[in-house]
Amino acid sequence: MKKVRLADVAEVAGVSMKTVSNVVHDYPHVTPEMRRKVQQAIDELGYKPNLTARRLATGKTGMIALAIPEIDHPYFSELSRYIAEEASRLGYRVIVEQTLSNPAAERAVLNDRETGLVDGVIFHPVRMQSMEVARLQRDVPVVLLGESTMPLTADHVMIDNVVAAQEGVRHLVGEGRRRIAFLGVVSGDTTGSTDQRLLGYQQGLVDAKMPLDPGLVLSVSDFTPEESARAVGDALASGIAFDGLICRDDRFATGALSALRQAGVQVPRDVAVVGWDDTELGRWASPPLTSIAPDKRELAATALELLLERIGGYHGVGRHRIVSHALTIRESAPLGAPVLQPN
Amino acid sequence: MKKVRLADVAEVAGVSMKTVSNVVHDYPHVTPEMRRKVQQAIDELGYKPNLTARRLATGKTGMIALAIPEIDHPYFSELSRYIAEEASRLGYRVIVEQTLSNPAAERAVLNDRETGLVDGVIFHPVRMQSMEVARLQRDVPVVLLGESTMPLTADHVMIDNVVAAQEGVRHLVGEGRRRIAFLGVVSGDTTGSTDQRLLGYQQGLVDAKMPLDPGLVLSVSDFTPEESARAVGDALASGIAFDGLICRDDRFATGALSALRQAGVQVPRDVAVVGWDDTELGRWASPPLTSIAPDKRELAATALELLLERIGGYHGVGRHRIVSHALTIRESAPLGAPVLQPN
DNA sequence: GACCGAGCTTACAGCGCTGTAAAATTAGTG
DNA sequence: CACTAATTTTACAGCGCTGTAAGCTCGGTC
Repeated sequence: MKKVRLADVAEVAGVSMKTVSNVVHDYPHVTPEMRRKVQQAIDELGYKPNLTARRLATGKTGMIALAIPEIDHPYFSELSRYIAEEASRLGYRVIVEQTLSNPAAERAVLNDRETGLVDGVIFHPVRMQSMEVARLQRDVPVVLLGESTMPLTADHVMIDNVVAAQEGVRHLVGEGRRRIAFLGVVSGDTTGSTDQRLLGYQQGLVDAKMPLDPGLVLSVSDFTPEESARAVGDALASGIAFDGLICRDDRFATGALSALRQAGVQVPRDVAVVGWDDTELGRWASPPLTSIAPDKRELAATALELLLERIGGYHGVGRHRIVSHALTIRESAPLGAPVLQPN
Repeated sequence: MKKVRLADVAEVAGVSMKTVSNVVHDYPHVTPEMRRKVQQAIDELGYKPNLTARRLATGKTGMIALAIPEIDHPYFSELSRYIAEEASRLGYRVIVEQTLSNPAAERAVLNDRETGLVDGVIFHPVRMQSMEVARLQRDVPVVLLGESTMPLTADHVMIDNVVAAQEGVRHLVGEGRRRIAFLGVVSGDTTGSTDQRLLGYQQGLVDAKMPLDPGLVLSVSDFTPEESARAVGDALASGIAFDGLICRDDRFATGALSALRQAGVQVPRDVAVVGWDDTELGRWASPPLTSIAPDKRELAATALELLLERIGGYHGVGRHRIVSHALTIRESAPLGAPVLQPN
């Protein structure tokens, strides 16, 4: 089966290549008869346009890259899904780029465009610093995700982490919790996500006129549930007492649940747990996690909207968009749960 | 910042385009002096090759498509990760194509190649029938994943589901379970995965000289944990008794755990549960799931190996490769657990 | 010192499509 | 029916790169 080219169709239909091209693209100024003749030749030969050639001619690839640390992290895989769906609706296809939090891989992301692979990039950086993004980004259309401090040259979409964390604390306080811990400070984490969430946590305590106890801020040595479980286990073993726990993300919360269970601590009776990201992992944890839920659909739609504007030629200063979030209440920190020591 | 072309570099370096191209590609027969001169021009101008043009000239895209039903299903997101990593090692990039189990989307997958988008396709079909794959596939290099009955024209990678299910049953029997149920028949599921797993389950019971009770085969109305939970809840409510449960996948198992907990049934004491796919979701379920673990790394590596052979020109008959699996033992069906009624 | 072959380098024709501008056709007008 | 305006169709030059085949160098050989 030989490759069928536009020229072949043109020859069979007895018209010029450009007319065939016009038919393929549903260009309006084509007489019905022409259209019929050409369409017949297309069907007969089974013509499929060669996208690579089209791209070379137009300079548009119809693709965008989504660069995330790990595709199998529940938050990112769910986000990928929404971005892929939205992109597809807008006529774009998505290349998923796994950076594995590797600085070199992150830098490479911004090269994809220069190299003609994609029209734009949606990028959730983990290691890359603001300055570096600014330096490398130049004229590549980029929309950044996540909470790093971002350069003014790129667009940026995020939720209000500080407010969200405050809401989480307020919920726990409202349920009578008095010693609320924060889980998830990771050394070497340069993203700022954790910082903002921690900040909101502290602000929430201040709002509730509760003391800040540095001992209630728990560190984890790596971004895995295993390490999270270890951190919580260690804290319990060393006698740190808390009745509420806000976690940096659902994976950490999952590890925490495991450690609490191991230690015979009941959730939510003894400790109420709030996760972050509202992923399937948390939805089916035991007990199911109350979680701060970024509106992932809105996040995806907003990111694509901004990116397409940039691809379309917008060159203005970077825009910052806050998308909405909610607190999804489940059993790990329910409403109206009995508390051991209400006061 | 204007686009820098090969020709620009050639001009600055005072050599031909082809020589620049040779330097870019590390072609061996280039004198050191030439190479230096050209490299300097490349650095000076910041030249980046245009991949689209390269593709048009060579006919190779350096991309493969991975077509899966849902990117945020834990099994598929984990598999995607390994495929992306392995592909990257081999110099390929991956386009993840979400079919959402949509027949039209599945058919479109096989067009990607014809359209010059990718060099080959790794495809996990859900709706598409064997015959249809054979008809559409023609000369597109395709490697199929999953357990559908597959045409002889395409390569195929899977684990031995029948044997794996038998092993799951044997494990439960060895732990003293006597009424073992199977969860996960979904009406309209044409993939054959479930069939094979069910077959292995039945074979396992026969091996153990245990009766086959059709009432112990539980149907689920959709591929979600929610529906799985409902199915198990209904079964319990209608008085179906079982002390062991093999689930079609970890998501179903997760839903089952939830329903069992809801009903006050203890796992593993009252019912031992075995999942399938060994995903993070099951790893952090409560209790953590014993699960049949396909070797996803090997699966990814094998699929890519076969695909690259086809891309490289192999046109032989379809090959079937079985990759290894194991039974990962965790608390939901541990070794040496106390059983209510040992006999 | 003319000749040979191996090693380098070059010119140029595509790869398949689209944008542009010009050519051909049709419709409209007095 | 000639003439202009509007519409449809065409020819062709790129898009940026690579493969091919031919051309050039240069050290070695008799």
